[in-house]
Amino acid sequence: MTAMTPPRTEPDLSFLLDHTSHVLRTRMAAALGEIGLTPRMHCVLVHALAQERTQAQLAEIGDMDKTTMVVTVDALEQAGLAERRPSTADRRARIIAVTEQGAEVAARSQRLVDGVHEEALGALPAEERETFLRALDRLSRGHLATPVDSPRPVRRARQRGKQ
Amino acid sequence: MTAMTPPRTEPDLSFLLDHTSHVLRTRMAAALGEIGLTPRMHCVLVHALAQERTQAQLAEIGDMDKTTMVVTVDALEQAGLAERRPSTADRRARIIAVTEQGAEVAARSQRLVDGVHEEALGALPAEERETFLRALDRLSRGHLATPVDSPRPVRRARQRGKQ
DNA sequence: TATTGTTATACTCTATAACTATA
DNA sequence: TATAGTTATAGAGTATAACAATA
Repeated sequence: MTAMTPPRTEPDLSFLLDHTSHVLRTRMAAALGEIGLTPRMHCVLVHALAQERTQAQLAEIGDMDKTTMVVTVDALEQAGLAERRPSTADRRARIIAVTEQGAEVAARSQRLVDGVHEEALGALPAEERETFLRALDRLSRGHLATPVDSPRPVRRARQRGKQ
Repeated sequence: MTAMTPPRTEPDLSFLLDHTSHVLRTRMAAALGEIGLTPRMHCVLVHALAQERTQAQLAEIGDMDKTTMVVTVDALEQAGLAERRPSTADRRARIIAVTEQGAEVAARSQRLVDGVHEEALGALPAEERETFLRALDRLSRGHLATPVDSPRPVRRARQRGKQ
């Protein structure tokens, strides 16, 4: 699943970051799964609650494709946590309105997320934790801020006239 | 692509780990791609070079499924970097033998990997770097050592009598 | 003409099942 | 019976293309 294992005893940054982020993701998915949410649903729910936003805006925030957004909002609607409302400003756009139940779930899910994070960071000595977070933040804003776009494989056009 | 963005200004460990590991992975893939390798191919090549190993052993080391291993070894063979040789000890097993060219490529790719890591870590002040790596290592051995197994979706049996 | 959201679908990745040959 | 490697393919996840409504 994670793709690289250190050949040397030297610290392998790729392995360490891949492994820790992967395991944390499984913990997060498991925790949110307890209340029927995926990490994506949580992300959309919380940001839709904080401010009136359209699907496109929420997709931008969560770094999702707009088609992925459609699926995520479908799931939130089916769970009764959010609704699509036509924007009065732009009739093409849909505002994602969080329901009363959705707001309650958002509060619970945010507590779950915070809990998972605190539990992980709690495994570190206090001063180590500070430096760790500062370093991660520095990397994510600096050298590791933007992905390198890899050469993308070709994608053929859809067959016309097919059912 | 990465799935969660912080709703608060508090540090979001999930976001930080996902983001940094994702960006580092794109950099690594781009660097290795320059010499025609994927991270998986690099991993297998280096470990097959270090010691005589079977596909199953290499799959275990790289945390890959044995079917994924087949594809990876196919790619290495087609590139002329490795060969399958029957094991003399167990005629079911195949030793992955690295070719002369493969050994050269492995040396180059390891330098590329080290370079990408050093470049990233070089963005951190020296003492911050030490603590950062120690914390990551502590997490990956401790609290974030093992993935939580999420409830797996059902997989139906293959249809018989199909071509 | 460009953009929002939608549907349909193509593609990648990975894992399961079934199989062959050995053990 | 169990295991190494192989093949075929299922399924999840995600992105592209085309489209309708609107800007």
